Amino acid sequence: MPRPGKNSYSDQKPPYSYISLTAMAIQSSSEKMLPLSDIYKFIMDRFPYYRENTQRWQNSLRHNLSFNDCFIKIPRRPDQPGKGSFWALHPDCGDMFENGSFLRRRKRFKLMRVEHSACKSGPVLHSYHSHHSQHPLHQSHHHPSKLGVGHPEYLGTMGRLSHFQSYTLGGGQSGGFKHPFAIESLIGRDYKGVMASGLPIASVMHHLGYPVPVGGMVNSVWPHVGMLSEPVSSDYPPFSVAVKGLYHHHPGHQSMPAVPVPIKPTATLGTVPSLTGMTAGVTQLCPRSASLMERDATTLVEDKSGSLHHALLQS
DNA sequence: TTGTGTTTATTTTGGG
DNA sequence: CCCAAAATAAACACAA
Repeated sequence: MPRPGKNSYSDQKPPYSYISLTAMAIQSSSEKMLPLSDIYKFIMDRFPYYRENTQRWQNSLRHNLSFNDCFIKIPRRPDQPGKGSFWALHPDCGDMFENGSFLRRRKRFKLMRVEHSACKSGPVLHSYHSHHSQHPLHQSHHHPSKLGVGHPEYLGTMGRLSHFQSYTLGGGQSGGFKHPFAIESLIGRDYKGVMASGLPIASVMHHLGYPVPVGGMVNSVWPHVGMLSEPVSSDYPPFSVAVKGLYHHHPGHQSMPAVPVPIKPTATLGTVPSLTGMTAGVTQLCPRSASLMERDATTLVEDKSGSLHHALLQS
């Protein structure tokens, strides 16, 4: 190594944006969700660069979590210790780094927010599917915050993991792990509604008793996932595929997965007794979504402030 | 009080 | 060079 003193790039800024770092951290977890503190930890463990100026970058990181719709917050179950919520990736954010750059996304992933009070006048919603009934908002209080922010933003189609694959070590999960959400195919379109509930698909499925593909859900597609910088004394090493955190078996009984059931603040439940499976679960979380779920592709979403909205991904 | 979250404003930077 | 994405700052609300 033609590098004398400093044995590595360790003190240089990693070629990842906060968004990619965060996504990386989240994806590395078996549940696909992490509390803020663990995201910090993940980053610090792997990137020495971030062991300094913590105040600065952590503030930025938090800003990113709140600001970017690709991150969703999932409340802890009351019986789970710790502060703050869990953070997960929005199911529809797909592969945000298809372009091959972890520094910049092609386009931002933003959800269209519908103004509660003024949406009736049919805001122009480019969606990949026409209609979507305007539900009169009810009950839930709304926050003025992010409403009306109609950024032209990306997405709609699931990213395909293209590029990342190359970072994965051949062996391991031969199946080639795409995106955790690829699993959507396993449950059909209902996933959208489910996702709207804020639950990571893996968790939902596990929770509902669906078999969660081991290996598939575990591996990471990120270069640094599963790799600690500490032990490796140097450079950005080639990637290592330390698949960790095996998915705990689901020997039937195992009550709750280590997954918190999102209890939406606004979800004054709608006691719909007969729905089954996913639908039922979602229904409990957000009554209104149940009916909408039936409708084709309307993406139901909840905004960062907790209220539920129909949301369409702009393109 | 600290750790979390949100939000607004401003500046920097990656890429076309 | 231009634009949008990302980074940085900072004010402020909130809960444990």
